[in-house]
This record gives sequence, C-alpha cells and structure tokens, in this order.
Amino acid sequence: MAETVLRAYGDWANVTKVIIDDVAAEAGVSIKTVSRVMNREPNVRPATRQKVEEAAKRLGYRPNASARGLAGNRSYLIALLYDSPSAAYLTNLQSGVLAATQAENYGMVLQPCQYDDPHLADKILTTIRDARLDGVVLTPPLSDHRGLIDSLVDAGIPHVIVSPPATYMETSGGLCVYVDDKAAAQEMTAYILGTGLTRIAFIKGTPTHGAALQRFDGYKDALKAAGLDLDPELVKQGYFDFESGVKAAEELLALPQPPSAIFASNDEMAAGVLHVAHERGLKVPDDVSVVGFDDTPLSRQIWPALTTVRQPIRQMGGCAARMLISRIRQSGDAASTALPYELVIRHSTGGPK
Amino acid sequence: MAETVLRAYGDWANVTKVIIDDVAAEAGVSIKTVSRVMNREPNVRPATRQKVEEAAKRLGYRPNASARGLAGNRSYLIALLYDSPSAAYLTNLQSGVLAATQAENYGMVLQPCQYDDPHLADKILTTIRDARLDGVVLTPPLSDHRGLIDSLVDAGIPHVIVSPPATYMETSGGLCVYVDDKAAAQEMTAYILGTGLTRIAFIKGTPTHGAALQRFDGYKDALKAAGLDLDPELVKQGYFDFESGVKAAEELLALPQPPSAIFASNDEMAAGVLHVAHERGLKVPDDVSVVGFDDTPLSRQIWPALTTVRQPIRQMGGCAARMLISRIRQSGDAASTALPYELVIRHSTGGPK
DNA sequence: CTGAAAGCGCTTACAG
DNA sequence: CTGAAAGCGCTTACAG
Repeated sequence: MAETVLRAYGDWANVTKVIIDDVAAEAGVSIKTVSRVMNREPNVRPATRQKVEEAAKRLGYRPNASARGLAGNRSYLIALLYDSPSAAYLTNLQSGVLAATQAENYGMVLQPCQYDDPHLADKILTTIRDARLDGVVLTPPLSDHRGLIDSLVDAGIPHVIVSPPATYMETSGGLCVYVDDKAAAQEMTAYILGTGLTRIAFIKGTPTHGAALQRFDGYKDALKAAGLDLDPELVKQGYFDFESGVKAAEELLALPQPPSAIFASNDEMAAGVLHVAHERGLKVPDDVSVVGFDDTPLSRQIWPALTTVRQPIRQMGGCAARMLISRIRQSGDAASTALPYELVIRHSTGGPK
Repeated sequence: MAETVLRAYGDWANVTKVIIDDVAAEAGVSIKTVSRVMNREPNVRPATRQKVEEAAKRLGYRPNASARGLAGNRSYLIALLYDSPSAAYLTNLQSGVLAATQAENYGMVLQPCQYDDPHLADKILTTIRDARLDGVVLTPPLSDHRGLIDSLVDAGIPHVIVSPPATYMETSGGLCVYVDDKAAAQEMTAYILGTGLTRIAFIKGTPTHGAALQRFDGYKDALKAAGLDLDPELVKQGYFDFESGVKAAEELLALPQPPSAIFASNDEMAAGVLHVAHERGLKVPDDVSVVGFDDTPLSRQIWPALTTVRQPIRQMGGCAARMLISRIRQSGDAASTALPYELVIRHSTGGPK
C-alpha cells in the first residue's frame, strides 16, 4: 500500500530526502563535521573524513544548495560571463565549466554582457552581489576589459580569465587559462612557408582581444625568422566575423600582386576568404592557400576543409572552473595555465596532409 | 571614514543588503504580503500590490534565491535539457530561455543528457529531485523521448517540449513550442518546383526527431499537390550531421539520373551536399540546387549562401520558459504554441532572390 | 581536530 | 484580502 501512495502523481519527490543530520547520525559525528567534509575543508582527520564520505555515499546524500547558500550568505555558484562569442566556442567552454563545477558541488550560471556598456563593471558587480555569486569566469573580449578586471580586483571577487595574461595582471595575481597564441601563429606561418609560399597575407582579429595581438605577433616573428620583410599591404584589420573576412579578402585578392596564402586569425574570417575566392573563381589551395584559427566545426563544413589551429576549449573551461573554485576555497595553489594547441592540416593549404 | 571602510577590499558586498523586512516596513505591510507580490500570487489588492512594488523598486530589493529555495523546498530554477544539439541551436535557445526566466525571478540551469542512456528517465528524475528543480524544458531529440516524457508526467514534473506535438501528448495536456515543420517543408518544396525543377531529392533527418518526420511529410505533400510521384531512389536517410549529408549526396549524385535539386532537412547536411558538389566540380545552383533548414550561421558562411527555412529559435526558448513558469505557478492558461517560420532565399537555388 | 547553539531570509500552513 | 508563527537545512562564530 505504501508503495502505491509513494508512486502517486506528485508524491514522487517525497521518496527520499536525506539531510545532513542523517549523515551525521550514520557516521557518528556532528553535522558540523559532515559540513567540513562536504566542503573539502582542511582540519578533518582522514579516518573521520572517510567515515563521513562513506556514510554520505551510502545514504545518497546531496547537500541542499539553498540551505548552503542561505547559511553561508553565498550561492556556491560561479558565473560564466560572455559577450557574443561564437556559438561553438561558448558551448564548448560552458560544457567544460559545467562538468568541473558539478564535480565540486558548485553550480554554474550564464551571464551575457555587453563589452561596450559604460556601466559594465557596475552592473556586473551588482549582479554578483544580488546573486551572491562566488566567482566569475571571463571569456574574450571581457577577459581583456581592463576596467572590469580592476573592479573585480578592487571588490575582492574571485575571477579567472580565459585569455593570454596581460602584463598588468602579473602584479594583481590574476589567474588566466590560455593557449600560447603567439607560438601557434608562428608555427602555422612557418608551416605555410614550408609549403613554398612566401607572400602570406594576415587578417588581424578584433584589436581589443589579447589573443588577436598575440597571433599577429606570431605571424610577424615567423616572417622575421625566415628573413622576410613584412609587407603592410598584406595585413588587414578584421573583427573575427565572417563579414570582415569577406571585406579583407576582397581587398587582398584585388591587389596588383595578390598574396599566395591568407592567414585569417580565426575560422569565421577564413570562411569569408574562401567565399570570396570561390566567387572569383579562384582554386584553393592551387591559386591561394587559406588558413584559419580555432578549429570550429565550421572549418570542417566549408569547402575545402580548412587548415587551422585547434585549441582545447572544453578543457580550458574545466581548468578555469577548477582554478576558480580552488581560489574561492582559498585552498591549494592555483596558477595561470597554458594548455597545448595543435596544428590541424586539412585541404585549404598545399603541403603534405 | 565610513566610506573608506566600505570601499576596502572584500567589504564591497556589504554596501547594501535589502531584505524582505525592509520592503514590508517601507510599504507598511507584512512580509507575507511582500512575498505574495514578488511571486505574482493572486489575492492581493491592486493598491497593495502597487505599494509593495514601488517600495521594492525604491529600495532595490532582490529576493534572496537561497532563502526562497530553502523555505519553499524548491529551487526556483528551471533546467534546459539537451543532448548535443548544434551549437547555434543551443546558444540561441538558451539565450531566449535565460532572458524570460530572469524576467520572472527564476533561474536557469543547463543539463546535458544522453538520449540513448537506458536509465535516462531515472537519472533526470533524480537530478530534478536533488536540485529541487521546478520544471524542465526538453529540446530535440529529448523532446521526442516517449519514456522520458511519460516519467515526467507520472512524477508530476512541469515540463515543456520544443518539438511538434506528438499525438499521445494531446491527452496528457503536454505543452509544446514549435514551428509548423510540415508546412514549412511543403512551402519550400513548392518554391523549388516553382523554379522549374521537378527531380527533387530529399535527405531525411534523424528518425527519432518528430520534426524530421514532419519535414518529410511536407516534402511528400508538395510533390503530391504538384501531381508528381515520389521516387524512392531520391529519398535518403540522414542524421542531421555533416557526414550523413556527404554520404547521401554522394549516392544521389552518382545516380544514373541525378536529381536537379536536393532538399536536406537541415543546414549541416546541406553543407555536406555542397561539399560533395564542389568536389565533383558541379556548379550550384546551375547544375544542382541545394536547400537546407534552420538558417544557422553556417548557411551564410558556406558557398554559395544557402536557401533555407528560418525558425525563431530564440523566441521559441523565451516562449517555452514563460509557458513553463506559468504552469509551475498554476496561473493562467498556458497552451501549446506554434511560432512563424520564414523561407530565406539565397544563392543555392535558381529562382528569384 | 571536533561540536553545540544561533541564525541566515524566505515560504508554508494556518488563522482571521 | 492580510498577517503572526514556525521552520526549511545548512554555515558561521565560537568554544574546547
């Protein structure tokens, strides 16, 4: 009979409800000790810790997030802050953040932002306070917003940025997760040179993105290392979107002496280059090689498939979340981390595949 | 001096802290009445409601989510459930859900799922219980997972699905947000016929997706309306991904009598078709017209730009969230809603642009 | 290294 | 239509 009652509509939620007192009783300790173990606090004897962990597992205990938040005057939530990144970038990053976050008994919330908003920092600080957020992860271009980061530092809000470290961050102890964009761009440029092409154009990314500058630096370094001069005519300003790739390519390919290769600093702009090449009846890579950066799904879905640089976006998200939570807990030794990139050679360049 | 103290590191969070008692005092009512207003409960005199709303606004009051959750034994959170949709689809939908959710004093959490997991329903029910989720919105293909939906109904969990309504839902009072996929596919097929092409192939989507079936039905209806017979040779099974589009196109274009147009039931597969056409040196749309469905950013970034069907994904997310919250509050009259689609004619077909 | 007491800011259940 | 009391399940601040 009892079973019937339990299975009735709406009663499903009452089937079990394990609270901290149950775990404390099961483990033979106080609730405060259970609390210490669940929050990975130090100063618990290993034997006690294990006893509690086993009891919690046996009972299927899940701490009540609301109670934790109310008592602690915080949310156990971290926010992912973004301003219209590409869909692929955002979903990959958030998937990494989410997984790491859940593993640590934290939650993740999403917060769209507007880089250009003059009150950006105030608004974000208000949101953080209202929602009692424990910390934030900043993605490009917010990760390069000096005013915002300064506000976060002033307010003592734990944060991690997904971007190469800016010089001013070194003194503030800011945490970064990134890929060595400069080295990657240098290596890719060297690869193109290795296919026998020397007249290589470059489409820069949004100037406010730290990574955009790094990539351009890598390109220049590779040219210099090969003893080549940089031809200013071959460098165009883009904004990491398809349209600016189209515009840059139109200018580049209309040159009296057009480039034999175009290195766009992300895949979307490279797709724009391909678009223009096709319109002009140019063969890729026979007439012109094209290279991107990011290895988004797009790079496989356009034709020909794009040679590009792969960043481990999902891992970067997980790493950022773990570093942030470690800092929130003031445990351990979180330090800025560079993750490995990888050159992906496909069919838009002429070298060996 | 006080200001100095308040602006010190870490003290920033203490600048203001308005709680329900402050609002009650300001408005001259009890905290229970404030609570009623904040939760949009009925049975509050309009004058009282307004008094409270003004007091709350004046003080900048934001209810403490943790306290609400603890006292109410629920989270005021809705979850967006998904299983690897395209990145563009997910970010658009979640952006709509998020905006609607915040406007109603609710929060949104993300929950990746695995359609094929035999314990899917149990796992989701456990998550819902552990996190005290108030409701869930299901995206394809989860929205077409009969077992999952039945479990939700049995457990009395409020839910909304983003998918055309299945017949069995009508009796259960299930809520759907969708676009009339069948009518859209029919209209698009008619458009292709209108450009003078009659040998139109169709690449079907994942069979478990309700929308995939609807689209195929629309294609068949348009053929029939034009007095044309369906040629089984011209219908291929795809799975909504690039690779299956490639495979289907290879078979189709190798036919002794290849189609003059290919209607892929989403953009990703259409990108696969374009890829194969380019490899074979076929001109699009001169040699073969290609059509997609969804109007993802991809459709503008491939070459030639794709003729496709636009769904208002973001609005669908907002609508789903509002319907769900209305059902959670048991207020009003939420009903399944069809949103308008739109044909987007670009350069992969031969008719007037 | 561990625990007993108080309290976080709301909603529920009840009363009127 | 409105309100007074109790309590949700944790963490904090303190004690030892």
